[in-house]
Amino acid sequence: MKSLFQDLTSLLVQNNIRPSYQRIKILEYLHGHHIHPTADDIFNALISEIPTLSKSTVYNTLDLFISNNLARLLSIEDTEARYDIVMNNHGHFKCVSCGEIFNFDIDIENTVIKELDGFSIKDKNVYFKGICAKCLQANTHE
Amino acid sequence: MKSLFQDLTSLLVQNNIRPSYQRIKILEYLHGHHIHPTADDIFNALISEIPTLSKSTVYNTLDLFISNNLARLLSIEDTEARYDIVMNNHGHFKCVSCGEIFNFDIDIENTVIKELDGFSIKDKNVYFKGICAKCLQANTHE
DNA sequence: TAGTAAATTTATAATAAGTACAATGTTATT
DNA sequence: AATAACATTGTACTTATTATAAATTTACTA
Ligand SMILES: [Mn+2]
Ligand SMILES: [Mn+2]
Ligand SMILES: [Zn+2]
Ligand SMILES: [Zn+2]
Repeated sequence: MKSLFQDLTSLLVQNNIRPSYQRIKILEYLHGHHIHPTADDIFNALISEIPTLSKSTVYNTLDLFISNNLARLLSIEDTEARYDIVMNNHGHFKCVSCGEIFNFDIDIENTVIKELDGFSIKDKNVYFKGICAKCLQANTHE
Repeated sequence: MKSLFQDLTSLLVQNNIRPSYQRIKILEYLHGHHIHPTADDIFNALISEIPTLSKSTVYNTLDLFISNNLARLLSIEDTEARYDIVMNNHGHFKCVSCGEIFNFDIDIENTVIKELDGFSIKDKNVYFKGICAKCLQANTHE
């Protein structure tokens, strides 16, 4: 019986990425926290367990994961980069009140855009913004 | 017969925005250049005509336009904010080779997302990335 | 297994977009 | 004309990300 640590190690090796401790821990964090964290979130979550961890390593590792299609970058705001390990296509809703980013299903993969005929599409993102149900309710109780 | 300058002045007045020279010129630029410019693009385009122009004014004015729904912010990259005066819903494709941002029609307005039931959606963005037809052809000639 | 090369991590400095703020200039109101 | 409100400007500041080089770890080889 394999541990998660071992599974993630295999995943890295399969992608020709050396399974360093830092890389496995960052990957493990992304797998365990589908909250679309920032690089800073990841750094702060791991710094107690890896006291020597550098933010450069977090950025380098995330770039590495992205270029190997193990993670994707969300640019829902131009002020902060967020990362998502869930690679199947889905949309994102950011609540401007609480900041949480929600996932939702949307079929954009099979939509044909005739204006983009002859274009090579590598990445499709659907970003919504607004106020989530929880925050809407909280406001009515004011 | 009204001039464009007069039309844009009226548009600002209708939105309770004082039609200062700077504001009209920035609005005029956005109307004349549907290239999804950065704040810096706008500043550089206008600085010769308005030598005293400040980047603060460009940022302030763009924020003002956005909060009055006269323009929208595109966060297709987390590294640069881009602005669009075309307010009807449409998608954006960014060519990672030449950097151009193309518009395309997509009907996202009437799509019901059941996971977002009870959410207040204020803004919908569809961002694609890839390589445009022109750049693809240029590459084959290498 | 010692030595060397390659890869990775780390710390620090540099970059640059955007924001905050106070001073200056302009417009409207009395 | 005096005053208040509004808008613009320049400067300083913040902060996420990138660049760079040194230090560390790992892989490879004699
Ligand atoms: Mn997601
Ligand atoms: Mn557009
Ligand atoms: Zn919320
Ligand atoms: Zn192109």
